[in-house]
Amino acid sequence: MTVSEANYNNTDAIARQGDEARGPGRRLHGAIAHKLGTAILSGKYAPDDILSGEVAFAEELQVSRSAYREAIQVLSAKGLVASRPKAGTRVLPRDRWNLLDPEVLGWAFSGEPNIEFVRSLFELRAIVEPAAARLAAQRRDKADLKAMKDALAAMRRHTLATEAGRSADRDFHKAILQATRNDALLVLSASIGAAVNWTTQFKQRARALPRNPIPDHVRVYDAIAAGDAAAAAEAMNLLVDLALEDTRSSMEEK
Amino acid sequence: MTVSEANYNNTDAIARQGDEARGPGRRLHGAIAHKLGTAILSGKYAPDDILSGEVAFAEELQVSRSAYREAIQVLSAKGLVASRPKAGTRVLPRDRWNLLDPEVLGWAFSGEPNIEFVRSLFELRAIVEPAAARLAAQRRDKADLKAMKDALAAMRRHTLATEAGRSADRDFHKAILQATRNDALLVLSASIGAAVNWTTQFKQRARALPRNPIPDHVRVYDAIAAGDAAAAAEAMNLLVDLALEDTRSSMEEK
DNA sequence: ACTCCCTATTACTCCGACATATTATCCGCC
DNA sequence: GGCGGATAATATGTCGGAGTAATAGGGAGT
Repeated sequence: MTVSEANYNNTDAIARQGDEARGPGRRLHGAIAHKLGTAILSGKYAPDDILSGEVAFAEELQVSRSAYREAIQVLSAKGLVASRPKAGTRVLPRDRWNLLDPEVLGWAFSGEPNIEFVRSLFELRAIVEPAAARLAAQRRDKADLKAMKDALAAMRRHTLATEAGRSADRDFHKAILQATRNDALLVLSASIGAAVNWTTQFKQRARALPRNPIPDHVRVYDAIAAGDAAAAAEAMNLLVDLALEDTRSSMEEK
Repeated sequence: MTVSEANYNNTDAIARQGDEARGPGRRLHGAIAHKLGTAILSGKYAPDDILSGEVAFAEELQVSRSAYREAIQVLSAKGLVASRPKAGTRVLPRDRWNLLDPEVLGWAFSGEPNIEFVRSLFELRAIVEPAAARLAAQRRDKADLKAMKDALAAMRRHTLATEAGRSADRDFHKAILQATRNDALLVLSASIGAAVNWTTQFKQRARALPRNPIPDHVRVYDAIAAGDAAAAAEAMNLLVDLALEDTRSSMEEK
């Protein structure tokens, strides 16, 4: 078998194993990173564990060392692992993980999400989003309000059972954060949005939508449109509380 | 010149250019990532710009394509760039950047930091840290209090002019976030800690320490130790406000 | 028991070739 | 003349192997 024939035959091995390993537009090293990332997040590799050497592991995965190394660089950039010559590649302690990275968050939710971690995320939402709504009420302009209104309309049209509906939900929250004129808050939107998306899917999985989420969102919108900072914060606080309640009950029932 | 002789001669080219490009423990691809990362954060490459091709750019930097590619994977993992076959590697829009990543934060502050962005970060601190202090006051145990006390003592000993002192400052804030028993908040500690560190250095650079930060910190500690949630939040709020004031004035004077 | 050095192991870097995906072009067709 | 699908060009993606540098961990020496 010549080199040319050997090339890329191995991609099949990765492509067919598991859920979303490899598709068009998804690179091989990305698939490896996904595979290892979920393995680490799920606890298959515990902190301080040492991964097998490059050559051995790459061979086991049936990919070249380049692809494997690039995947490790990705994990390293997200704080999941660190590698040094002679010492090997070891999984870092959990507090070094960049859990707010959208991709890492996705890996965390691709298995059975830790219920304690979900609680943490909602607690963070309960801190950040009401404050963001307060700022948004003070700083929003017409374009911001239009974006929120459009997102609300789309939510009504599609419901949270569809991907389009969940996307509209994210857009609504993102529009609020955008109205705060705060880059740091906006970045959290990507993370929180991803988390909301995962937990929303969880709610749907467990049982039919138990409660219409539209009124909560409308209350927030109205307060922001009216420029009432205190009411906006209060309304958003309620929204997050209700969402947490729904998620908690659906996870416990399961 | 044989292959062996050619290898690694090129590292000198990177090693000697600039401040913290390459040292022991710092890998080549890390240096490249640092270089490109700061270039992007400083605006040298604007969003939607397309970087020169791998071969050309790698040659320009005098590194191999592998090292360059691994650097790009890092940047890609942090949401700064994305590359597709034939289309090239392009800088992503700013709202895709993972600005809360500690490394990205460092790149943002390695040049002239955008004053608007600094304001955003302090606004985020003003939202998160008082809430964290409130939770910490409710959930802290003896070990948490000891960690805070030790950090305070170290701050007193070294002052913020030294790296040891700034490290103690970070430890203090980290201990508070740790006491919240919230993983998501804890992750922010790395980001916020980095931000605090950079801005503190800025304050020092501009002029001698204008104000003794210890009393502010002690107030926070006392409230947390007493389990007084409201007072803890209030004290932390004040601390962040004062820090912002110091930073703002020192940046404007400069 | 402690420090220093030395060696073996491991990641790091380089190289050159080939595969693949996407874009741009061009041609034929309507 | 405009439009759609084959086609070619090009940059990224993947591969395998060879050589280099850094460091952990043990061994020699004090």
